[in-house]
Amino acid sequence: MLQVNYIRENREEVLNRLAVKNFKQPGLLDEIISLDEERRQTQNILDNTAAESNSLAKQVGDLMRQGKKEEAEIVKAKTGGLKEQIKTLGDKLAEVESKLQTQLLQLPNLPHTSVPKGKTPEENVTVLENGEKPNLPENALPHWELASKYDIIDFELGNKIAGAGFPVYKGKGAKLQRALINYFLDSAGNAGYREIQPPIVVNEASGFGTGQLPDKEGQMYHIGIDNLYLIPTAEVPVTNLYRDVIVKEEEFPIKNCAYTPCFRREAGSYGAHVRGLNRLHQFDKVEIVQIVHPDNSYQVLEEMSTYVQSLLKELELPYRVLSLCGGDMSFTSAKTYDMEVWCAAQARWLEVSSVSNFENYQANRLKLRFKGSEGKPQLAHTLNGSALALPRILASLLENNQTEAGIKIPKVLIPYTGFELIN
RNA sequence: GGAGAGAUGCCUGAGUGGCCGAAAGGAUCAGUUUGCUAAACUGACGUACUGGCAACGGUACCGAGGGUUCGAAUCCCUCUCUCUCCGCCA
Repeated sequence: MLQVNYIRENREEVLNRLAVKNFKQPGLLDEIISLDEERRQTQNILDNTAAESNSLAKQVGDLMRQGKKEEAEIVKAKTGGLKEQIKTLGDKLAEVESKLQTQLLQLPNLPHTSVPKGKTPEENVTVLENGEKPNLPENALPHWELASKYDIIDFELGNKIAGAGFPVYKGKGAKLQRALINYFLDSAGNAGYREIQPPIVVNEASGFGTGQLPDKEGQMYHIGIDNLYLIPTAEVPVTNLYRDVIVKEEEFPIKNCAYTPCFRREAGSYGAHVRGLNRLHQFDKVEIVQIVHPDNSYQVLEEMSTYVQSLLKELELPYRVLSLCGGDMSFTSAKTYDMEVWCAAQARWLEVSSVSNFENYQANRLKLRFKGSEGKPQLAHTLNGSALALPRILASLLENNQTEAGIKIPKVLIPYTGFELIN
């Protein structure tokens, strides 16, 4: 959520930067500014009225104590009207505040000045490409066929017990998953991230804190009977650890990571591009989350990007890094890098990580602040990234590393899998 | 699922109608003392909104929302959450 004061004082700038996200509603912005004006006016009158009422109440108390009953009655009589005014003003203030809040929630985060303009994924800018795309023979198979050839992932069985998008990993497939999780967690630990095991359901307040609610309500699985949501990413519980918290400046940078399954309804996405592991309702992911001082959040964004790339290099996967254009970035992000790996048999790039700086947009919702040696608490900056999402990594490992003899496991994973080949 | 207890500041914990934004202790920070450490002493120490160039004010907040009252942390109602015991159970 953007801060009203900032909007009020930088209307033109806000408008221009929102335009990069293809958000063009000067009307909404002006409405917000005028609602804020109304809010402050109402607050002012209310405060003054309450001050008067408080002072009269004190007088009554004093007079009573002095035994001046009649005078007390006279003062009492004066308070009747004030009471009604206070109630009316209070109601009005609540109404204005709630309207203002609703409108503010409709404003996406401001993109950083370095974010490229554009509306569609085609306008994302490739920052760099790394690694050699393998030359596969003519008869190379896509991962879903490899999965059934070696009997390591069973989509039909998943259909049977849950539904489409809930695959069953078997044998070496299951072991490979576990190996990847452990490898990712160990690496994150070595990079200074503290490991967290959060709940994989969250309440409404948490969903709101990181911005999934009310925005993407339909994308999360909801457990109606207990009013809980299955998490779409570990970002939600791990970031909400710091909801309503004032941290000390010296604690920065706060680095947490977590492995969790992730659940996404993916309502409305069908078609050839969602075959196999490309898009699932349940998948595994290791997430890294940082809370940092506003002064160095962009430096940290680069560090996180470099870290994610180091994993891809170790896995020997060809990848590229995209700087997302305004139109392709999420509602809450100020700047996002996507990492995509090359899936050789499908001959397409698949997103395996998304690293974002939210600046203080999430922090404002979360009321996540820090206190320096002096001065008032101010909002922290939050960042997160996948490091990494498993299914598409698995897909590209299977496709890129297929040989006559079987699927070769990258060196770095062998200590974790205990085998070198899936055959 | 059944029964009971509770929710106060960073923490512990007092406070049953006005002098309570809130005692006391601890923690933290600054200072004094000290050869150093410890101890002792002194002071500071919530958040949000808002007025003001500032100094300094105003308002709100004692789980949340409503009510009673001139006046509510304190009384009443509703809700939420937490804890304990029993039952069930990984």
